[in-house]
Amino acid sequence: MMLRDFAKALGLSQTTVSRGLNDYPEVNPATRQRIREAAVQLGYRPNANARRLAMGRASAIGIALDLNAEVHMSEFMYGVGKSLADSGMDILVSPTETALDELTIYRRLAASKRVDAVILHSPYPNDARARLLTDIGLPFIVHGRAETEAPVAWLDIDNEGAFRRATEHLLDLGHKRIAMVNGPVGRTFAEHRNKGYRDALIARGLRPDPRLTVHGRFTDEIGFRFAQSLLEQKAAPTAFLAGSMMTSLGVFRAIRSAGLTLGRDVSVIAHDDVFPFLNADRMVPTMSTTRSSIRAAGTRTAELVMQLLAGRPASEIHELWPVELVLRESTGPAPPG
Amino acid sequence: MMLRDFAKALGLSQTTVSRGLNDYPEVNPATRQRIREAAVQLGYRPNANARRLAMGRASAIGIALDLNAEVHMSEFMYGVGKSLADSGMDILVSPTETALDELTIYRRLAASKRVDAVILHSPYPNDARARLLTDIGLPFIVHGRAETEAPVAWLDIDNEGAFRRATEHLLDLGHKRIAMVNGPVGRTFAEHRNKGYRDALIARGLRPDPRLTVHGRFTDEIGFRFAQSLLEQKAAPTAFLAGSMMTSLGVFRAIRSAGLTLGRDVSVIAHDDVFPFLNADRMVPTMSTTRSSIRAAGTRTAELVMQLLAGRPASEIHELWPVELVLRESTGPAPPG
DNA sequence: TCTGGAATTGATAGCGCTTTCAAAAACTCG
DNA sequence: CGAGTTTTTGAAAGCGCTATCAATTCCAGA
Repeated sequence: MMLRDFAKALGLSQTTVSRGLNDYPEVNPATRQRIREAAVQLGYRPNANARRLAMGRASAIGIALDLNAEVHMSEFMYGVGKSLADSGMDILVSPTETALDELTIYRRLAASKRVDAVILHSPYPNDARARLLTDIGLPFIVHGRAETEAPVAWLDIDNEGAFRRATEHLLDLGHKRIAMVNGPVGRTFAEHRNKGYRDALIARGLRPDPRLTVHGRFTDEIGFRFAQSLLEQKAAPTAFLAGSMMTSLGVFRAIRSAGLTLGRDVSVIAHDDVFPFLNADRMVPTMSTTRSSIRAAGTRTAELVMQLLAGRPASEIHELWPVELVLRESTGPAPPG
Repeated sequence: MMLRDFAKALGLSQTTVSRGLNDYPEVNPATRQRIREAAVQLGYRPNANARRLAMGRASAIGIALDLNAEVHMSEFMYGVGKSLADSGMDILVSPTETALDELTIYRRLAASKRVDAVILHSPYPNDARARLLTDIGLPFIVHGRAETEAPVAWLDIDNEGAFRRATEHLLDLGHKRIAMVNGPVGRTFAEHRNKGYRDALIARGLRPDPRLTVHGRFTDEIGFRFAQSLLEQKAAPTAFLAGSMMTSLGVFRAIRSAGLTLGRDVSVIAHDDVFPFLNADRMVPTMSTTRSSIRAAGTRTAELVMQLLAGRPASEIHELWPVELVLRESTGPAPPG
């Protein structure tokens, strides 16, 4: 069934039916009602591609699925999708391995007009992808923060504040040697976290020890290896900050396998993106976290994309979300001595 | 730049250029070469939506992103995307919460001709979604197995065989009480795993104890709770099968927090979908697993979708992948007594 | 009853491709 | 060298919508 048939069945012109379905104000309310009901009744839905061509819009937004951040991406995408579900916007996913890949992908998407906008993830402070998108005029919003010459729309969480507070809290508990399992080096969020961590230490007159920080992907393994090697040294840290629940699991194991007790001998605060499969407050012991829902961020980002497409200037679209510090059992006073 | 301009720039008709780019045989090889180069040179790419409309194909396949299986889905999607990247096919992702949701989504996708096919996940033996898709004539391929009246294309891993072998191996090691953290009840793969597990026990004259099995989502928590409650009983199991690495992490923790040693007091075999962030052979101790790459499955599934769309009958598209049993340190002989 | 403006509805021209059908060009070979 | 093929290229008609502009209907006010 297509518009022609559907209109004929209703005894109306295609024009009126199209307008009726697309909320044009000039169509008689009674007529619109009739059209609406008939559409449901007869199961008519406009051909998306014809619509896209006629309107010159792709009605889709693109997301690059980065091999290194899949877990986060699916949760984020879920949030995006929930928000876009009723708007007729599609989510188009393209896998990438490298940042270079990603540039090519964006070029393609733009040239073939497959998406109206894209969402950029885990940016670098001065991000080549952001520059490219600006150059080719493909609207985008950054999940995280990037600073190019042209204004960039972004939504980010307060990574710096989160890690500052977490560090301060550990310092308050008497911890002096605090280790940090950070994210991949160079990414804005990792730098921000680093800054929060260092600033907190310095504010208390402590000098950050580079040996107490590691950068890398959010894998269980990296947390384990790092924590294990530190814990077997004489001046072992008494507390850890972990950039993700994933790395914190590794830290957990290292603590246990060193014969230490989590929350007593060693404290841990992890950043929690609120994954459905890994619940900080149901672990044993329960986990102290800096918490911010990545899914909620996805939902909001999608809304911002719509605003961007509706004409709101990118320079006005900036949202910095606070991050909760949730204290549970994995943190405790520094052990004496 | 659009076809008209591009063709004009080349001094050719739109027809010839279109044919040149789409590998029509009748175009002069020299001309095709020239068109190809100019396209790269001038950065011309056909408008995807015009193309779709003209060809009557959506050039996209749909994937429902299930809240309960996100982690698996992103990895799978990555595989799909890798395989589809050069075919011009897009991946369209829609989030779902419930199976009901999913029916609505498929109806929409079909009616608005947004996708040429969809990939169905974690099916039930007689799956309502599969029936719907058959009814509305939207081609699909099942990742897993479903048995509807109409023939269904599927790609599945040998869950039954995998769990039978894993169970047999534990039995060989002398384990008598083997617990199992299975997936959500009712899903085909969970049933298959159950069958493999039970058959292995029965073949050795053991009666499966229902108290030793739990069904649920693949969360860390479920593994922990289940293992913990079992381990504190007198006739505690000496071995666990875990349906995913996620649940196995929970089982690990429970074993440790019970003061037992993994691989000595208690053995564990987990199913490993080969996630980039969780590596069975780098854990400590290293993890014995039934292993099958979900990403590879995605890649192959995408190929099969293309075959299906090319006209290969669904009844011919069935692939059952063997699953490796990889023995590492988390399994050992049953403790005496 | 008639008129003019507001409220509705229609006819039709694209949107940027692919593809059918026809035409032109390039070969074959007697 | 020209008729008959075979290659190669073009003109133009859709694909199924939206949107412009024109036509119709409706209704208040004179």
